[in-house]
Amino acid sequence: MALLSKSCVYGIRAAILMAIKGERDYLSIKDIAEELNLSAHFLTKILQQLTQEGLLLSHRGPKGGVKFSRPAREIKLIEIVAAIDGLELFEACALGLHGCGTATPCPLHEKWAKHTVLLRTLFETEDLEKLASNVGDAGLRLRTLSQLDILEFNKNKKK
Amino acid sequence: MALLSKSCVYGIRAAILMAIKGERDYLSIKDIAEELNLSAHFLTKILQQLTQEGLLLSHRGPKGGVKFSRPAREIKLIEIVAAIDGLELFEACALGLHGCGTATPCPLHEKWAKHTVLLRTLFETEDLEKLASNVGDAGLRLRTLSQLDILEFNKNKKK
DNA sequence: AGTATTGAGGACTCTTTTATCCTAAACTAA
DNA sequence: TTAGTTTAGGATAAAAGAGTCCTCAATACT
Repeated sequence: MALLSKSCVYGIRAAILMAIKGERDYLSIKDIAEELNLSAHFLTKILQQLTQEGLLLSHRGPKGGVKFSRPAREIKLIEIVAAIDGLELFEACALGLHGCGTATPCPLHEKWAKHTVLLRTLFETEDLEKLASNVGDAGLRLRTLSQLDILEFNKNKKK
Repeated sequence: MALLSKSCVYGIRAAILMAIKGERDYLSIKDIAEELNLSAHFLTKILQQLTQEGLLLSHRGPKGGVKFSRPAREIKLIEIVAAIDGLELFEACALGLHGCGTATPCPLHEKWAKHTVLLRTLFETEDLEKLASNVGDAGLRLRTLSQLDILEFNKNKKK
């Protein structure tokens, strides 16, 4: 199992790319999808969720697209996760037990509760501006690798 | 998204119950499933994975069932997770980026890498005997709640 | 006004996960 | 040896997640 759903990961990557591209103009979802090597249709669906949650503003027609409703500096990673995957990851019992809590804890409750605080803090601390600048500093790719890219990557790895 | 798949959670619950019940005799999967309020067929499939990984010994026929291949004290939570969900959770990039690593990190890489160490340590530290004794101490339920139980639970909550 | 562009949103398909059911094989006990 | 019990394992079904496609509404530009 991955920590986050694919939709959520795509949403995060798109948001980071948007933060890199600048916050002034509307960016077309099609362009974002192309840069990330994702299906534009699928990404549209995902970003719609962010728009509905009020994280993004959208605009139709030529010169349309999406942009942040607030400065990227103020948008925390957890907001994107909450909008797409929900907060279950940070709030639910690790063993999926209904009603697990301080009063009736599951055998893992205490340790896991401490851990979710850390996890949550991580996601509450990281904002899109910071993540975007990381990408610049490290010269990094957000792009989803195609099968061809993966072959290429593994070839270079061997050398 | 949950941290662990349902199969994995069921496997863990079953293992904890087995540790509570004692390690001497084979326990029938049907009995375990009944106590946990799970489908016996489904649980059988899951425990088969643990058997194939060598964590459990199984025995067919009357007086048959499953039991640990080693003392519960020596079986760590991470072994069950590894057998069912795999180690992706502890090893993969949080943004699902292929090839993310020290050399070419994703914007979250460093923070997330530190975090997975903690997460992994938690799962490597907890063993089934310890978890089982927690259940005894706290008077806890591992049982999956039925819809009826959930109604009951919420009713008591309101009071 | 007309046309091209872009997000919104519904319908649909494919895959994976979750769950059920059936038969076979191994085993116990009478 | 026969009957009953229990895991192994394949076939299948249901549900959720991932992804595609089509139409509509809003918009900009001519």
